[in-house]
Amino acid sequence: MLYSNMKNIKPKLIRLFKEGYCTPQIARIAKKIKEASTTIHYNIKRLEEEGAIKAYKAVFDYKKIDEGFCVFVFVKLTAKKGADPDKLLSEFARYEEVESADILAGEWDIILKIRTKDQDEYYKVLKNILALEGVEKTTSFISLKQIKTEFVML
Amino acid sequence: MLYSNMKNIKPKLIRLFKEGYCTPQIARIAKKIKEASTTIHYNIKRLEEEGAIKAYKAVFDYKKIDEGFCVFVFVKLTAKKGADPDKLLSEFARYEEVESADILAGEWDIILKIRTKDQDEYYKVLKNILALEGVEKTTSFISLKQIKTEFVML
DNA sequence: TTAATATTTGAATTTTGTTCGGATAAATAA
DNA sequence: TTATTTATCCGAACAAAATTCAAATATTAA
Repeated sequence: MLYSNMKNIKPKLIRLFKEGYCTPQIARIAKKIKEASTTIHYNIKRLEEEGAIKAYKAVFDYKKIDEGFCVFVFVKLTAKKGADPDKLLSEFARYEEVESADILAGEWDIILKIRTKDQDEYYKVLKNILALEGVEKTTSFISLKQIKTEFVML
Repeated sequence: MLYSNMKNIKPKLIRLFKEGYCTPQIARIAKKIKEASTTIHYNIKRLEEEGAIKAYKAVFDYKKIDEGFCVFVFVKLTAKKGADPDKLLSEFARYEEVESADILAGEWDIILKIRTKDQDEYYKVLKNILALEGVEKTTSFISLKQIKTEFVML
């Protein structure tokens, strides 16, 4: 028999946690570094006001959320007048599969870190990128094993 | 006159937030996706028990915490019997400046993403890496501009 | 169909975050 | 130096959120 998934909350949580919807554990930090929790609170607020903290988020075991395939992609842009690397990079960064996007110095213009379920899904994403106006060529480096991501050991 | 910083809590917070010491905002998520907060709680606990979530952490504006210099480093290992790439990668990952560490398929064996205050600091880290037994050569790609990191837009 | 398991939910409890005011320390100006 | 302003620290009171619990409902397995 076919059932409608009860609420199917898991994927919604994953989406939210990728970019935020977390918050500091003031009490735990206060205990850890042996200061008053109000002092910790004050210092965190200051960091946030300075803009030093962009988000509080979750780090996943990506294999367990169907994003186990990870690739570093270099992109070379076509050299022509009026081309805007920043604008193109914003296009790349918009994809939810793109974990990071940087402009580089040197022979390659851009590096992207992309996470997908598998090679097939990766190819679809890459195809979209290659199709964009301004992309001359790309080269991909497939990650065989990840032992640290986002400063977190796996 | 010279004063001792009162408590100097900021760097301690940054160190803790890089790897954890955060937690989900259950009430906010519940409101966002219009479910009972206890339902959200239940689903998050399940994700954690599955091991799908490795940590809750902060994402920084790295320029503002003196880690504005970012480099992708490829490492090639010396091909010899008994060499263990995994062991060497663990050595690399141990550095706090290393944001991510992966084993690659292809011409390069390892890619590291490294964050430091500036080029001088970066050179010190790289020197340590090059000094390790088993490293044949490296090549670095300097990030000129970061627009997305850890799935967070900057 | 029945039994076992997983998920959802509200009420009660516990824990945590936040505000506020005053104290202390540091930086700045006189 | 000394006076003044600003930044940081921290306890008490309060507000908000997380967690536990028990029961209802949905799903899966037998």
